[in-house]
Amino acid sequence: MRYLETFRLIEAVARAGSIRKAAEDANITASALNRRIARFEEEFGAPLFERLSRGVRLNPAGELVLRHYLAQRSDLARVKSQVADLSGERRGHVSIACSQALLPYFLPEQIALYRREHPGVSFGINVRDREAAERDLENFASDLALVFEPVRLVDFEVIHSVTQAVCAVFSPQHPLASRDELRLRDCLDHGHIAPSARYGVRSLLDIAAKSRHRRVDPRVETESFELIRHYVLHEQLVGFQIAIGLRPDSGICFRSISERDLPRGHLLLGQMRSRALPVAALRFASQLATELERLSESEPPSVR
Amino acid sequence: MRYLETFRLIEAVARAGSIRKAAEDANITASALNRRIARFEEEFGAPLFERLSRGVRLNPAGELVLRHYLAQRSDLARVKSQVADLSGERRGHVSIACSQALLPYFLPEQIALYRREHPGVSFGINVRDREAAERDLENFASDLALVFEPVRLVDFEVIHSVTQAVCAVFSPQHPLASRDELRLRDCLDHGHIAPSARYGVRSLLDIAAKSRHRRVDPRVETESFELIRHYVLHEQLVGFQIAIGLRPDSGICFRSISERDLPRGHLLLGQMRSRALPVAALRFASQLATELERLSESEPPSVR
DNA sequence: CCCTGCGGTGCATTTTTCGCACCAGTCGTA
DNA sequence: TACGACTGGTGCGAAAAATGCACCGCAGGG
Repeated sequence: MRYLETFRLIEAVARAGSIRKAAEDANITASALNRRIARFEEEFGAPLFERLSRGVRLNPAGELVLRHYLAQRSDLARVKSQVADLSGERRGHVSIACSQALLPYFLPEQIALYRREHPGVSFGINVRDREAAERDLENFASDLALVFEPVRLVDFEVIHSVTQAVCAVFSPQHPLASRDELRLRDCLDHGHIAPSARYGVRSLLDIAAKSRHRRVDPRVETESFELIRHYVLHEQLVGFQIAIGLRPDSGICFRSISERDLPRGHLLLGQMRSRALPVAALRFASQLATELERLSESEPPSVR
Repeated sequence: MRYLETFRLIEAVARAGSIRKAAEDANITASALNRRIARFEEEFGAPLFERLSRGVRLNPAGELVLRHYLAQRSDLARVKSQVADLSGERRGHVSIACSQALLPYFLPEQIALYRREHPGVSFGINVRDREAAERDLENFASDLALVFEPVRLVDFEVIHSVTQAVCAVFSPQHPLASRDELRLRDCLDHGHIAPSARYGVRSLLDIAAKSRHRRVDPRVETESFELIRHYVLHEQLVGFQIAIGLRPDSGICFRSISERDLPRGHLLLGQMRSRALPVAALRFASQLATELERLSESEPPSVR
């Protein structure tokens, strides 16, 4: 939409931190861009940028305007998607910010399932830690977020919520593989590999350990749950991950940690608060909610 | 904002039902307007208007686009108001769709009270029956609605709710003026003047009467509650109105109808669902909520 | 000190938009 | 039936807006 060009350029300038850089990226001259912004500021009635000696930066008014633009853009996308829908095309795009645990099984299956019914709908999957996922929603960079134990929850509107047990993962040769019920102390007594503090799994572990005057003290710490799953096959360490990212077939052994020690965490499906989603995102969200519910019902009985 | 010009013109065309008429209103030639719309439709990817032999009319896609524009415009107003607010100007505008009963006392007092604190804030008061008030919210024509017994309540987000008794009004010479408790049958047995069916007061009366196998059968029927209040001084009829629009000083006599016969109705303060209000509207709404609450607490005890 | 990179400005040029004149179609009516 | 009064759509030259180029003043760093 051509009429949003000025906003696009303002966003580019805000990102680049400099009019000249943004102009170069946009293949126009700096003077043109400069004028455009000056005109907009005049019409709007207030400057959007602070002029610094080495560039420009959005002022609070500019932040508000940029935010307004992002909301506009996403709402326009929703309108287009609805129009396409009512002309029978059933096209659209869904972007999801999700935690790593959803990558191996759940999301691929769900997306494939959805696309079998609606081949015109394309998907974008953004892997994010829980804070970045929330930021993605706020910036309208993702339509949906599927996050384990999100932190702030301002502007995060919960669409559906299920609980997930934290599991210990290890190789079949690990001493714990023969154990029946797994207590937290069993895991902490063995050498372990853990995700870094940004992740919900680690945060739950830290809290539970602290209340028992223990510490999570990993031999290996990483951001990648995929690495955790593979590493335990090479060294006898205990890894941690939530149940939805684990299946019995993959050659590794896992068992949920007793809920007496470690409460189940929350896997939340959410969107930007009070935003109207495109039809495709809405339908996919409702499929996800159904499937999450089904999945949590089929689990072994536990505190929900 | 110049970049919204095309949307403004689309709205004008939709209202006028004809490109030429809209062009004349907008002081441009029809050809220019025609091209503008054609360009927009091409860029948007779908036509917005049905071409009829005597003009044009929005198609469903056009309806969606127009609605998007209204939402965008109101959000821009909110942004501007916030920017003005953070630069310390404390300006703004609040538009209210309200029932007639709020006109004589409540709203004037509330607006004056608010404007004493914020002289920069201007007001627009749109008198609407309950259906039109809801339509006003949906079209972003009013920020707030203060309505007695609204009907549909889709897209109507309730900010605050108080109950109101329906009162009978009559001249001090009327036989009922000496009565202590007023039953519905007393009113219906006398000649009465009533608002038309669009209004909440009438609808409550009709329902209560019907369940007692009686009928509201007014000698005079009107849309104007002001006329009702004045008419009862000229002929011995019983009028009806909710309590908030009545004060003891005005030379007419009123008494609430026994709640055994007529349940209290709901006076609702609301806004368009999941819309971000400008700061001024938000503050004024919160003042209204407080005052409505105070007012309903100071009333004689009754079912709430 | 000069050199580089920044935002801002005057002016000619290009792109976009607009106004005028006109066409084709439809509908009501004389 | 024919004609006038509408409608939306189009070709083309004029007006307006946006842009590119060359340049200015300024601040910071080697």
